[in-house]
Amino acid sequence: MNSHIRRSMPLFPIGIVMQLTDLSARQIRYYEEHGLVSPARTEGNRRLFSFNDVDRLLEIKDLIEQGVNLAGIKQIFAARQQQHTETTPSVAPKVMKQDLSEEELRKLLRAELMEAGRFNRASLRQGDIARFFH
Amino acid sequence: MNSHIRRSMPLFPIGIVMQLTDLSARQIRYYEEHGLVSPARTEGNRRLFSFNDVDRLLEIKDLIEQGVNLAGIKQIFAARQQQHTETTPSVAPKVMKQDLSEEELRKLLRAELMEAGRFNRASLRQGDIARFFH
DNA sequence: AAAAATATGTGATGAAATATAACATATCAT
DNA sequence: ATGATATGTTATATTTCATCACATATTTTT
Repeated sequence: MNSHIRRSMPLFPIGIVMQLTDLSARQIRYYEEHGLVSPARTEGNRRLFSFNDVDRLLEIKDLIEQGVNLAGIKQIFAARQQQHTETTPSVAPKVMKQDLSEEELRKLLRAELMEAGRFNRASLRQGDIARFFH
Repeated sequence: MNSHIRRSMPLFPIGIVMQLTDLSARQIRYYEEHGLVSPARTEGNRRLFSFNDVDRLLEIKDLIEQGVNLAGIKQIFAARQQQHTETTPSVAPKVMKQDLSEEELRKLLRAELMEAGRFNRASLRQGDIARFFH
């Protein structure tokens, strides 16, 4: 299961994320400043958000609308994270992936897409990037 | 099935598409100039590509690598389009959607996401934008 | 109540990403 | 050899985004 690669691939500039989440740039940056999201950066220092990042922002927005303040949200995320590490059968504490450069991530995805695409593409049917973000 | 909405939502700036497809900006713009892709535009006239657009570009790249020239690709796409309309049981030739503004598209998606997210988000599990791009 | 902290808006300034256009060039077909 | 195709390269303008500083409304704390 490498869906987590697809989901953590930096894809969206802040402008799109604003529209997707209905949050202001100020808010998004502020949340980042407080460690609630950690978007990647381009070489030129522009933020690039992944699906996971956008997800996270939607959760933050939700919680804020329910009156939770940033400190609270931080705790909630921390708790979830902890529960995760507890629950997770840490079988192979080897070299957890995760430390792939954005470049590598994209190459990986592209490889996947190309490969998978051959079927449809060869037979001239419509291609399918989107399908792979299940 | 409104996956086509998700797939046709303008999301990516050209820089990301370049990395996703390994095409140069020049190439991408040239293909657009010849009607092989039609990315949306921001208010400020910047191109915004959808999953479908990226898919299309990957197909174009594939065909070009196989020696097909742009005229050929155009024909191939046209043929596919025609076959589609032939095959398609055009039951309801009513007001085919498709003519939604980008704004509306995003609002729709956001609505979907928010709604669907409530389940997981409420129980504090990880959200799920990516899942909706199946 | 006054002061401090939180969360966000707004504006200035600079840099990065992208747009268009023009010209160069390599490859291919005629 | 000539012309068309496809792409690279460079110049210039515009848009989008980054950071920072200051303003402000709301809570929280003292």
